[in-house]
Amino acid sequence: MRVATWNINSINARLDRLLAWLEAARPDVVCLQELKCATADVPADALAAAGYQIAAHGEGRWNGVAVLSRIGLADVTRGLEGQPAFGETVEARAIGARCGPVRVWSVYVPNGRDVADAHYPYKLAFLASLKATAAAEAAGGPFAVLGDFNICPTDDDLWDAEAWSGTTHVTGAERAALADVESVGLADVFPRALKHAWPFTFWDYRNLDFPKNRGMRIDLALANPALTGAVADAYVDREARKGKGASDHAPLVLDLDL
DNA sequence: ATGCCGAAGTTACTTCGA
Repeated sequence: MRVATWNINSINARLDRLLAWLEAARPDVVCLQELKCATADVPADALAAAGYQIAAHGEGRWNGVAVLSRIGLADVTRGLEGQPAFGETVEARAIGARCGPVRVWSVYVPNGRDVADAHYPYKLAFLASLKATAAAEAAGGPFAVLGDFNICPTDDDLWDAEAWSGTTHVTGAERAALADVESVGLADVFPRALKHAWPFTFWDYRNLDFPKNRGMRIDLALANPALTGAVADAYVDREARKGKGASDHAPLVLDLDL
């Protein structure tokens, strides 16, 4: 089976792209982030016509996560156990579901903005609640947390570590929080790059970053042994980042012997 | 060629992203 994660950067603005990619790649399960619409506004009918059920947790202008499946969709959970609020709002950043033999969470970890900004400790608190949720589910059958973590696990995971030193996405505290999530028994499934030396998953729209391969590997699949043991292939589909109307993220795809 | 940012809410400009 094929499981993917993709920060779609608006599911409605990107609907034609998404449908074309589903048709071409035929994933069984897709974790989506940055829907940028309310739950009621997801294009469920168009996805159903393409053979996919959707469980969405939307919010409006920002955030929003979903799980698409063509192999069944059950036990949907919206939000993490103990997920912190920002201000008054518990944002739409996590949704869990069971799809056939796998249990997945689709997560959109807060950006953090700046280490001096209130969004930075919020990001770390979100990761702590993610650890608690993952700990409760990691034992047993195939399980993974997939999504946009907004963290480069190592300095190799961004195009210019020196230029980004001291900024969010690369701090020791963020990397330690990510390692803490993994400590419950999850491993970072490292994908193949289809071109260039490293499998970046995000390239900013600005400054020709994609053509110049100024990217970051921030979209991750953290999987338990029952899932990592079934990985036949993993890659970043950078073809989906090309051309007019692309998301600024590319899908991370896992092929599993399940 | 991969090509100089884009989405959404609101209505010409603002906020956000990494």
